Amino acid sequence: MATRTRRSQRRTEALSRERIVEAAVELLDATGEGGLTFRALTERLATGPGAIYWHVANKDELLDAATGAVVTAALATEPAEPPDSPQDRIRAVAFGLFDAIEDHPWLSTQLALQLSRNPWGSVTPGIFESIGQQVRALGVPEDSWFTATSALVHYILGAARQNAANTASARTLAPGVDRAEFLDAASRAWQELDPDDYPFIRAVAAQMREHDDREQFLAGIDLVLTGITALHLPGEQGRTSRPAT
Amino acid sequence: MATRTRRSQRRTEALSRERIVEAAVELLDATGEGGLTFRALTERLATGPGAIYWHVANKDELLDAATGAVVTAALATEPAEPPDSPQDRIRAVAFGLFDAIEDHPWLSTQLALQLSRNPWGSVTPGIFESIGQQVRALGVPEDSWFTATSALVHYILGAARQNAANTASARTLAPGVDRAEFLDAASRAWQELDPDDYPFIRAVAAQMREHDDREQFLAGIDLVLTGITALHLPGEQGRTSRPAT
DNA sequence: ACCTGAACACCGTTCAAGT
DNA sequence: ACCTGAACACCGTTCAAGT
Repeated sequence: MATRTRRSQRRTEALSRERIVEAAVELLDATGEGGLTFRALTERLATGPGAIYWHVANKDELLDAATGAVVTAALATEPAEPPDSPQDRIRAVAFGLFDAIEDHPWLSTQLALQLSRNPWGSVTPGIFESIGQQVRALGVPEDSWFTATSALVHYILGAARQNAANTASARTLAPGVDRAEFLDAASRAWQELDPDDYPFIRAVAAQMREHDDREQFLAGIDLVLTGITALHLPGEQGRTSRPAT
Repeated sequence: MATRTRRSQRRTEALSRERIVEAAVELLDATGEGGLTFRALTERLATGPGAIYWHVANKDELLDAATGAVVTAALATEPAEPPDSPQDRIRAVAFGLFDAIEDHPWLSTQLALQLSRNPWGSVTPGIFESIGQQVRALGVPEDSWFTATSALVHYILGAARQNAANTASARTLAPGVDRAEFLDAASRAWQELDPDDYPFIRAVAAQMREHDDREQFLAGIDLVLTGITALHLPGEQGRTSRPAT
């Protein structure tokens, strides 16, 4: 937590849209969704609200810009071991987003809001583009590009959101409690659901307790990749498989 | 728009949690996310805020209850032609949610928020349960239930949200503009993106203009179903196929 | 062109008081 | 037990005024 304490001292750098967005991200990371207010932002930047409105139209635009900055950084990060197939490149993009959403829990909500509010703004196309290019590289026929890319993107964002929510719930429940303890408690809670109404959830609860979340996430991606391969590339069934872990 | 105008006249029925949730849904449908305020709600119910707080803890709980009511109704609706395979039952549940989200655009945002805020509340388990039961009925091995169900649920909610966002954007852009005109305009906008940064989106833009959204949605579900079948039911490749439309 | 900061309209929530 | 409605703290946004 080595945040530079520039609290109420005079600002030295001139204000800029970049500085404002940077401060918004820091504030969101430190205090969550509810912590980003123009009051908190003006204090952190040592200005008045009018100064912020000179650079940014309103709060929604600021949130979109913060979301865009973090997603762009996540998509630009090079993976540790360079992927050498479209499948591996898709997995790399997916884990980049997965990690970004875990590091910035507010991101999953904002991505969902932006997909609803302004689906073809700037952030979502970036994600569709980087996945879609690999779908194309797989050799999927053109009239299936949209379906295949949508299936991948929606799975990635949905599963990453659910994972972040689990991590966040663990933290909120009790600061000392870690992820494993939380999943344990949650798993017990599901097993106490009415067996007549929730037979499936009860049955699946046991698995949840001991699952590895990154492995689970990867299994889902491979499931969708298998669907794409089987449906659109009938000759290459075996290509999706990875060495067993 | 034949809403009963009970505006400021004296309330006859006693207040109840049910009446409040019903009014909240009506208000959300009529005026959108921003339209649901305690002020508007008290006027519609001819009471004071304290009366509402007697039945409901706070606004988040009210939104969760409204979301739950609509989702429960959607899941309980019987499909027109009774499905006779797990695949068809999954498609029926998916279209129930698709239609509910299209009828209540605020629903997609609320589902996303609830998945982030309180992932194992009451609404999400209901959706997981109804999909999961059919995944089990497919014969998927138990250790893949969670992966397969997650992939389906995340695709369904993500694609339905995107569809609702397209419809909503069309309405917001201009009341007279319909979906087709909006997609046309959006498609043109994508084709003007920088070809170096967005080659895929540009290429896919043309398809978007003439796609049928329900067919597109179905294609994605079948893609995931194919993945489930190919990965977990190696003996039954052919079972997923439907008669060509 | 860029910034200041008081002021405005509106929001969720509380609570003493009523029935 | 259930409801009333004034009051509170806080929010996003505006705007006349300064430099």
